[in-house]
Amino acid sequence: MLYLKKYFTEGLIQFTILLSLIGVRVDLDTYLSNQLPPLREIILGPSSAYTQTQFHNLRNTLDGYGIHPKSVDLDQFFTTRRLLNQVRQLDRLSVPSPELSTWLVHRDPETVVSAASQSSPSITLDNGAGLEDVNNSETPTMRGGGGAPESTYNPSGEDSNLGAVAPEDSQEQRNRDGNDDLTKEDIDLIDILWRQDIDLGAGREVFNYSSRQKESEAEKPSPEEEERAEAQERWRNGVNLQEAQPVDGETGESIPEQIPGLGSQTSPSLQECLRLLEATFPFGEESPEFPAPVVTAELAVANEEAPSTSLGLPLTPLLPQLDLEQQWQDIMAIMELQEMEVNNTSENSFLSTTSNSTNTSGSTSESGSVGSFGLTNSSTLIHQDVSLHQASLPSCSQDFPTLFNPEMDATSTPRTTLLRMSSSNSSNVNSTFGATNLTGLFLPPPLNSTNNITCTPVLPDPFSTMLEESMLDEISLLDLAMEEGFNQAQASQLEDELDSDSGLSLDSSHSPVSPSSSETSCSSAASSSSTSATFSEEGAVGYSTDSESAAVEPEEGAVGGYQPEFNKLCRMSYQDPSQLHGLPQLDNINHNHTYNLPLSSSFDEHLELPIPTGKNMVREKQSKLKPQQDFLDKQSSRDERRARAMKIPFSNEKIINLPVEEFNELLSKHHLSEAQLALVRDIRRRGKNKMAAQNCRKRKLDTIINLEQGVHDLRRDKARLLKEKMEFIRSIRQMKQKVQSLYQEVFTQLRDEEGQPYPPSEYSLQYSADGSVLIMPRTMTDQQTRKPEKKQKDKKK
DNA sequence: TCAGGATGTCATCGG
DNA sequence: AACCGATGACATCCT
Repeated sequence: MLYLKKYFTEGLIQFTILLSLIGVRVDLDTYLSNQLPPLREIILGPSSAYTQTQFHNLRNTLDGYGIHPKSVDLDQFFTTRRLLNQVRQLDRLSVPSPELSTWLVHRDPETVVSAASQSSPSITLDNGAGLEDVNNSETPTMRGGGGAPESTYNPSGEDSNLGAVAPEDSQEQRNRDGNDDLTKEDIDLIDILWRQDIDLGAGREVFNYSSRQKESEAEKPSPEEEERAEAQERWRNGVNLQEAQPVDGETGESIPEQIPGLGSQTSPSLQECLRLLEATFPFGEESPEFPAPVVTAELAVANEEAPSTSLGLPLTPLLPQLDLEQQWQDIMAIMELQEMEVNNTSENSFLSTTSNSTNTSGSTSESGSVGSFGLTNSSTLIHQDVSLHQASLPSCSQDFPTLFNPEMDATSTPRTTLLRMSSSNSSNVNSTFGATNLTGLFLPPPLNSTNNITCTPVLPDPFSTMLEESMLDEISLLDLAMEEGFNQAQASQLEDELDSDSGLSLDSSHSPVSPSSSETSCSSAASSSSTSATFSEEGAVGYSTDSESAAVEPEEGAVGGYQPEFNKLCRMSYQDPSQLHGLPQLDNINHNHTYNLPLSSSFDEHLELPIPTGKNMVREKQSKLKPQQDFLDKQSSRDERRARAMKIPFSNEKIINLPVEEFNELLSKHHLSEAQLALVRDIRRRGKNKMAAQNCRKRKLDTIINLEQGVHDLRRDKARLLKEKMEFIRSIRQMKQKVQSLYQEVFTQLRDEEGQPYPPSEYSLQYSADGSVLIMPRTMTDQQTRKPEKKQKDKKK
């Protein structure tokens, strides 16, 4: 019976929304007002207590006193208006996911098969399987199509996959096309399968339709765009299907052994990390049209295209993924380890890895380079990246000796020894270029030793060692890079370039939980709620004037826009508990508290119940009542029951939401006893406080979410800076090598008056400020350089 | 039965 | 002073 009711309800809601989409006036009141109060909340929200209803505005515009709050006309008006407003909001790109979740009503059993849903990004608040979920969404495989998913990762298997996937795609298309023809039995069957999946940890929320999907459906783009959008949609569907759970397309059973893909809506950093994981720990996947996951085996450039182009729209970041921080840390550790490994084994590999970042910009570079961190397990990646690097960067690493200044080589024992030797030879290495502005950045080779001119090649490459240290001490090395001539302009420029990727990445200022985004989309929700004040029959209707709501906005900015999201989350909590499975904080939100449920009976009934004394409500609940009375009591809150018992002649919503003047006026109209007056005031106080508490909790939650998002963003920035630092170090090293080669070339060609070469131990090249190069005895250069150093030290002091 | 989360309620504070 | 919102603390309910 419950199933019947549920399906009827859901179907009704879908039909209603469909009618709203085509502009047909919807009459839900028959269903909303009487027998299915939960349905009302499904559509209108869990409780009007969660919405800051613009009560004053309502009265001003509609003469609320003329229409009883529980009037069917009023409900009809607001219901249709609200639905239409929500429909209109669907074409907003920045509609935050919690708001989208309102459209869970589209969640059909059919959508499971078709996977025609876009998971609400923000719902990915993380969860136990956060990493898997993320992985899922990035893997546009078509497991729902019915094909047996591959269990192993095949970097070079795109072609075969493409061929094998096509039928799956059509299969999926058929499934989607056939959704409308599903019978009740089909729905039940699908639901059963669904439940199995849900029991295995997948939530239904992932099957939500998205506004973008609707948008793509509604816009009817040109054939090419349509085809592309369709492909994107399929891709997204595949993503969502996976994100929900790995489901066998034929049986609908979960495939727990599969490692899902990464969500496209996740942050780039996560994506790249999970790409790394893909490369490191291969897993089966099939990608017919969007090779995003497969791209791991392709060039990094192509790797980026998948998320960006296939998504079509810049996805706003998700709500924080709670466990992802830990996963991120783990991934970073893996990256570091692997990168060190690569550095130790293949210099070219490292260079190619980092060079990708220079060739691409934004998140593409980031993901691309990071994606190739899994080189140890993907030779294909290595070669391709190497070729990429060779095409763009001069080779320099292996053929050329690497020279570092003492600071850089502090961990390199041979280098340190060598430098000490050079220093002992009455010439300071730094003094060689001490007078130049290249000091410190381009340190000359230890030419002072006659035998050391070409000795550097035998030295072990200290770079890898240094990189290891750099990984261990990021900040100090970053500072070191700065000290080595990395000017602020370059850094900022590079910063900007790398920041350009935040369009698709998590940006704290544009996060879904950030004030900006939530304001844009939620303000609409707030405005809609302000005009479509939904009267909760319980009476917990928020009221506020427009000025009040306007005053709330800055506060939203301060706390992260809690107000709109509050509505959304709370609405979600009463729509379908199953959709909250992916949201750990809200997993248990589906309680059946009846406080906010509408009154099913008017006060005219005057049920003669004993006056509850507040503390004995539980006993009162358990007291023997007539079934009808029991039902009514279950439908109403305590205060409603109290009000009924005390024969309060007006509704609780009026008691709670009327302005104080009108509330007093209302009290004066009716001659109430002291007990009644006390009860009315208590009801008002409790009702207001209930809403306040809900707001407060929502604000807390949003604050936590924002903080988590901030932490996530900071981690992402840290990873990005670390990568930048490595690039800088690499470029510095290249420049050093160039300078060294030029220095040696010039120096060896110099001849004195007798035609003899200058001994490097006695002479060195000195760069002057005007750009000329002089050859000077080292004793002189030492004297010259020591003085400026002292002066600089004095200046520093 | 217990734990944990959601929610309601009270007391209190500050605007 | 009254009103109201915010919030900590506690109780209750539910899963």
